[in-house]
Amino acid sequence: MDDDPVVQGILKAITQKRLKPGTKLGEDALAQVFATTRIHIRQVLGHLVSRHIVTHYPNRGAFIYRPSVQEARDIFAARRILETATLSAVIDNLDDEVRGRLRRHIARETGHDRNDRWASLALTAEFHVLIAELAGNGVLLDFAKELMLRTSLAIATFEVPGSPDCSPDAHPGIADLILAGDKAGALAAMNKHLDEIELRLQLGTSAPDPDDIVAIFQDIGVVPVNRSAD
Amino acid sequence: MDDDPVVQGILKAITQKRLKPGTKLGEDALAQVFATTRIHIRQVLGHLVSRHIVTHYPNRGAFIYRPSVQEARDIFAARRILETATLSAVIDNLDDEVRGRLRRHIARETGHDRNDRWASLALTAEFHVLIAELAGNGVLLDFAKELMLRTSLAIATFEVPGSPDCSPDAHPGIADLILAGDKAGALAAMNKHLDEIELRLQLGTSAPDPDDIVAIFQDIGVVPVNRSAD
DNA sequence: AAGATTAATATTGTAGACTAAAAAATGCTC
DNA sequence: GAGCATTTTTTAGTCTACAATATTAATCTT
Repeated sequence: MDDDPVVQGILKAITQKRLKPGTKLGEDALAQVFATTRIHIRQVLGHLVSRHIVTHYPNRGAFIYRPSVQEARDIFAARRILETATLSAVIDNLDDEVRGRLRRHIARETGHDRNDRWASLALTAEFHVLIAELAGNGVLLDFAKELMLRTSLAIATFEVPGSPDCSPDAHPGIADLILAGDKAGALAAMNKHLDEIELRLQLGTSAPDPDDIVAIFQDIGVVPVNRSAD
Repeated sequence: MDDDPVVQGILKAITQKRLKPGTKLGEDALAQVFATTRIHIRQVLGHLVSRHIVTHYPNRGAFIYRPSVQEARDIFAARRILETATLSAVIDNLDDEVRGRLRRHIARETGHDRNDRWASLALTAEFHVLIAELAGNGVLLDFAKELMLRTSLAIATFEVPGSPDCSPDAHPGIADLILAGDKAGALAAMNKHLDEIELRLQLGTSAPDPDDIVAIFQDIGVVPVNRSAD
């Protein structure tokens, strides 16, 4: 199910922030887009619901999940725990293959076209998944993948509009510390990196309600006008 | 979906080891047992597949998942990481409500009928879930629940037959250390507890293949005989 | 003209029937 | 009687049609 092209397409669109939280995933629409049947789409949506990527409202349909403020905080807390653990394991198990894969990823990340925002988003997420992969624990890898997706949803929900994306310079620094075997330094750098990402979000305020467009526009200074004054 | 009675029934049966890994979950059979439709059962099975509790073989059906040796080890490694973290958080956030819930659980666990093996199994699993619950992180709680279920599958797959279940005395000891605010002691006790559980399993050998009954019987000393010698 | 009520439309949910595939059972051959 | 092929039966997968619900549009009332 995870290698299903429809699932992969939706997940990729989420990590690249093409699909935003609250977006409706109509069954017929998806079936047409991916040239498949409604039954298939239904199975895919069920799978994504089970993975906390999509919410389902009975008789209304499936929507990209919108985390609450509390949940966003929980996701970052969980990431700190898991990523320090996996990072620690990676440094303990450093060998040539691990080093190679890490260096190759960093090369891709630094060498790619910075203007391609979508490729950037995918690559930065891949770095964190790679750490979990190199730790060699399949269970933790699954958790890490889920957390990365839910992080994407949290960021898309709470990021201040126009703020820059995840700083692209943090990953090479962390990778260097890993390759140097500096566990304490790498862990500190990773925690700082996660702090930076979380601090960019507006987690102090309550989650904006997607349906309440009045509140959204009020937030950016637009006030409803009396049209009779035109 | 998680509060669906069919899902709960199957999960409960797994934690109580009534449903063993490899058991076939026929659609029609389940529909009859739970007095529901095949469509409903199909959704439930899809959900359980997404949660790594059930495997699905195309055109053959759904079966209770049977973890590999490696996966069993990964599950325990993941539990050590997650449970030390949640336990740590619980001790940091000790208040009267937390203390009360912990004491109440221990009272239930020590006071129940020891002869009711099924209730025992459910209660010991509940202890670990309770720790995650008291940590106050919903994401980690979900992970913990999944890990407990997968642990049940690992134990059911690899436990040496006839070995005693999870020692019932460990939980009160850990609870006492938590209530005393002794973080280092509690963490050590929890790790020791997890070690004991894992060591009870036969993870040194390869996963027994359910279909290969010859190997199973060879393991317990039965050798195929030449019937012509009768 | 604004609001409420009702009708129309679209979308999701479900049931039944049908197709396809695998397991079991039977019968056949040696 | 053992091994193999074939048929039968069972079980999963899919398609079509219909029912239920929500959303949108239209109409009516105040």
